[in-house]
Amino acid sequence: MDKSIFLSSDIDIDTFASCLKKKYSRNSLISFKNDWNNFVVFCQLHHVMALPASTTAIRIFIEKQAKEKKLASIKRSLISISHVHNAFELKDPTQTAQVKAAVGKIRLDKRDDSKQTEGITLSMLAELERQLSSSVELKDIRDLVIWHLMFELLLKRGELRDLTLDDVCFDEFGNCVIQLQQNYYPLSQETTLLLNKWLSASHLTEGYLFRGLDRHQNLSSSHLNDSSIYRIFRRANELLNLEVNFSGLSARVGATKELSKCGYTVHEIQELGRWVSPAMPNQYIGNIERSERQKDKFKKKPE
DNA sequence: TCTCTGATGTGAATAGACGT
DNA sequence: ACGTCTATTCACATCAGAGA
Repeated sequence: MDKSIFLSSDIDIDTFASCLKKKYSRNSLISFKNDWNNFVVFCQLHHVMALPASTTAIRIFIEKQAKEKKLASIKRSLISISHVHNAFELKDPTQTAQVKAAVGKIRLDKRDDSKQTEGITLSMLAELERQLSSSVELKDIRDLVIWHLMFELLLKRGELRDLTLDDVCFDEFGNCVIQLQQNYYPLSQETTLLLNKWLSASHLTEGYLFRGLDRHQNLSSSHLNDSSIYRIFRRANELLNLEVNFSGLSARVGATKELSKCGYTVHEIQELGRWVSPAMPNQYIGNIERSERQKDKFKKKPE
């Protein structure tokens, strides 16, 4: 592949992907491409070469970005630039002392620029139920199950989106069990009731469990859009009249905290929430010390 | 058929997850 | 802690049905 096409600031995703050494998910590719395009535009503006790029060009680029963007974005920019250089067997200009020093400085300046999701609590769930439980609007019925289900199963947004009717099983006594990654999670009576209400009101018989709804209560045939799930949580915010902002992870974060209050150990919560390491649940619980120690296990010992 | 409106979809920025 | 990859957030564009 000719590297000159990488000097255009408008390279498309497929071309970009075909040059990289490894397979990446679509979201990653979109980001890589976008980062690279930004860098090329910067280089054109300053009349310097983008590929291979000089260490100094990169240093100035990230220092400029740091004025507007967050640390996470800058880190990813560097990774994207590095990938393109690797693709053409060029020396990676991001792995130099000069760039590392610049990143270190930005890291210090921006130490606390990331914020953590607000958790939804049991009492908030109860209040939402109080407000909506008698509603016959399809949207109200749907959202109420979603809040409860995500809280009870510590669902990530994507996990909720991908649930199908096949993942929902009832036994002869009407108890409900949800299948997630080969595991079965029983539902509480309360949530089972809400789920049944949704199933009968929506008349769904197959396919995705939750769907988009237009304002005339028409069900969409495809799954709930990621953004829609986010909005469902923002809706909870509005109904509860809270200052804080919920997001798609709020149920997961809130449930983690409630479980911990009820005496569940971090290990148990980790398993319930399908985390690979206990670091995240620790962080949500606010057990900073233990969370740090978990991460410290891999920290290099000082000489 | 047009317009209104409230939803969904898209894409860039940022946060989370996980390996080491 | 830090590097890397992926998922989530959020502003904006776009869509589509109901009523005029």
